[in-house]
Amino acid sequence: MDEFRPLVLAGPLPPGAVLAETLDGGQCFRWNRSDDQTWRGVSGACAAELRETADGVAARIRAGIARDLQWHLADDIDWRALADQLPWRTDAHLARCLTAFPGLRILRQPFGEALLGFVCSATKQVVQIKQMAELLAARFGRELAPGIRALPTWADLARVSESDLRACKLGFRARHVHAIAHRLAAEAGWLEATAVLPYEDAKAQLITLPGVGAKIADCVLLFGAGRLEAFPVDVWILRAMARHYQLDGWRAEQIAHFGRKHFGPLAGLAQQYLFAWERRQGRTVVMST
DNA sequence: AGGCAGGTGGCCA
DNA sequence: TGGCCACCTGCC
Repeated sequence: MDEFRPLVLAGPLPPGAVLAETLDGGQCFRWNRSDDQTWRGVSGACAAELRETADGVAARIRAGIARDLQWHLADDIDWRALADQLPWRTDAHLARCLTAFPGLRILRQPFGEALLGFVCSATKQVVQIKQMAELLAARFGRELAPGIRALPTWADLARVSESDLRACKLGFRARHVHAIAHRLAAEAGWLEATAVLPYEDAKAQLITLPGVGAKIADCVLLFGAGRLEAFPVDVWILRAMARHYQLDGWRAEQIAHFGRKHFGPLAGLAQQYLFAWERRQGRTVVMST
């Protein structure tokens, strides 16, 4: 096992609340705080530790996987410049969100891991999804370092019984994961081929998987394939659009259409800002009651 | 203590 | 099409 070595990131990764929202805001499920300034996370075969310092954010990783971490953190993209391309000049609420979470990023995840994570996400809160991911990794994932395991691949999952999946707190999602694993095992290359299809085609393909509807397909494409035009509509976004865009009573599909038109080719990034804002409001309401 | 949760799919008018 | 409900289970 290689030593852990310090690494300073190329791009500015804003510490504090924005970092927390980026790593633990529900776009991926395997980053956890180990203390006030330190985060530990796993993405693919990349295990890393991030530390908030006076100068910004530094990372500790095994030698040789710096590029993997930079890829996961999407460190080659200027996220502030991207956010600046959103229509905040004519959208006061969006402008407020951008100010509240400057430098928010969409992390890159392996396509298959995003699929697993978001199939597990149906009607679950982030803490519970993270528990499922942790159990799946602990029981069925490859060991990357002592005590650190990757998520199981879909090939790994094809060898796991549905009841063993239920034992990882998946509930009715276990049936979906089980069925998807067997379908992917029967159709070699399907996942890889789907990941590189044009957005609409990829989404149409993903929706044919059991337990995958429009929302989860959009999450998989946004977080697992970098399709920033994907605009996942969940209950939070439904609430946000009703509240701030006077779209009360609109159905999810209508909201998705509105979102892609209104926010444009970076709608998925806008979605992450709206989502972050709404979550913060939600927490505040809970705390004050 | 019990309702509810980053949805989906199937069934009924 | 559109609305309604079951599906699992463990946190807040």
